[in-house]
Amino acid sequence: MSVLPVSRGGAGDGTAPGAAPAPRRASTRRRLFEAAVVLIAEQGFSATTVDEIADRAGVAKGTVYYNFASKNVLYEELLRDGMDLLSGSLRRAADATVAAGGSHVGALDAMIRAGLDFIAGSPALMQLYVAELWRTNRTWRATLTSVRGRALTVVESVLHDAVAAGELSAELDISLTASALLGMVLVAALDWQSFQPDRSVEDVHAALSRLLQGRVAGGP
Amino acid sequence: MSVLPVSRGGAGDGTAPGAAPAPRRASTRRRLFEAAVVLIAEQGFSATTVDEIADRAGVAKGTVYYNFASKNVLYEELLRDGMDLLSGSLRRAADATVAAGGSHVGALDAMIRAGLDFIAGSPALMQLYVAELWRTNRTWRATLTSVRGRALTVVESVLHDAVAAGELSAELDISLTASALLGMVLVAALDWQSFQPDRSVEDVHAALSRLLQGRVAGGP
DNA sequence: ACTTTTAGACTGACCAGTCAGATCAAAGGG
DNA sequence: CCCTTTGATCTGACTGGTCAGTCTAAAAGT
Repeated sequence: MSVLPVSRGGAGDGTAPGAAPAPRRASTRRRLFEAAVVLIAEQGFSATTVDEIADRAGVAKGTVYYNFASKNVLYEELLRDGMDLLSGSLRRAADATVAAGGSHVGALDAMIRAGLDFIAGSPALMQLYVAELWRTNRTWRATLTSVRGRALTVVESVLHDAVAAGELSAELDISLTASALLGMVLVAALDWQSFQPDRSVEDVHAALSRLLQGRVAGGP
Repeated sequence: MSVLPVSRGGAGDGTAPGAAPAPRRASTRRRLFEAAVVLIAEQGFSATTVDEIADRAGVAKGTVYYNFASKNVLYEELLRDGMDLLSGSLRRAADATVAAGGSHVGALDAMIRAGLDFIAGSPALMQLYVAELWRTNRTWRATLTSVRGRALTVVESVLHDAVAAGELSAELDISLTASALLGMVLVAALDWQSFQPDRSVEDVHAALSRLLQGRVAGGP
């Protein structure tokens, strides 16, 4: 029996440094993530039992603890994993737009679309993110702050470039604006999924885009 | 001993139909609300125990159950109470602006300010609202849908008036825009409180106002 | 006189985390 | 080829603790 079956330090997805690409563990972990994200989004972290997660993933309870040090750790790694996907998706959307010769404002618009698509694809992840983000709770503060920072940085960098290119006013408060934009997309997307699922992505995108481009209260 | 010590039907704040304006109960209920909102915002609903709530309110556990049928009911009434305050505050801000001869877009701006002030005054309530709003969970679905609807209606009515007055384009998707605006304010305010508490309300208001008035990507 | 609060013991259910043993898959050995 | 070994992976009954909700008799408030 090994001393510590799971990742000991910080960043660990299961694959050991120089060893083989990890056998079934990866698959088991993935199934546990998938089960946990849905259940926790539905019921909340505390209300979701480890037994439920194990059941839904089709494994025994012990397996959960073989793969993750605790329920808390499972949640943290889940969060990190998922939010990294979102940040990556936003970044790619922005880069692609700029690479294709689009404006920086166009890149912002592309990020809105990418955000909507992402949330439409896996609303549960975003639900569990916003549900915990502003807790004064110490437990996951570090993890949450870190994933929030990574997503915000992407938006901020695009805003920064846009200002540098003269597309946006230099008076813009980049940090606050990035947070507001992210919030706008987040809430609109979750509201859309929960309360108006009949609307198309295009509708939602158009409404947000209009807001971004100042065609609500300012523009022509 | 009475059959059911607490409100039997739907809307009950403690004052019986024709009786006296309720003795100490009102005060006890208020203290329980105040204790619960802070604890639940910090830790989440499931992680907060009834004993903790009673302790913090300086009341015996039995008193909680004398005043509320269950932990769930306490939470629901808390939510309804608090969100009604927010809706009222938004409505008043809008009405005051229009009454003072301001534009409808000005009313929107005033609502943004009112929302920020409200959240700054009691961030806990809003934390617990967003933490539960998008849960697929059946338990409080009805309550949450209802309080969300009441707040959104206020924003939608102002948007509607603005369109009617020709201040905003008739192509505006009122429902989606209202949801996006509310989300923008909500997230910006919570982010401000949690991650940039050093910023002033004016800064945050200015950033959001700029977004609303199209001076981010569209304006002059 | 009637309502409201107290203090806290108690219960029955539920749950995170543990552990000793079962099972698997891969790499030899014959 | 089939058999054995080895370590990694998985299993599920079990433990110790926690918590919502109940109940009491008496005290306090109005």
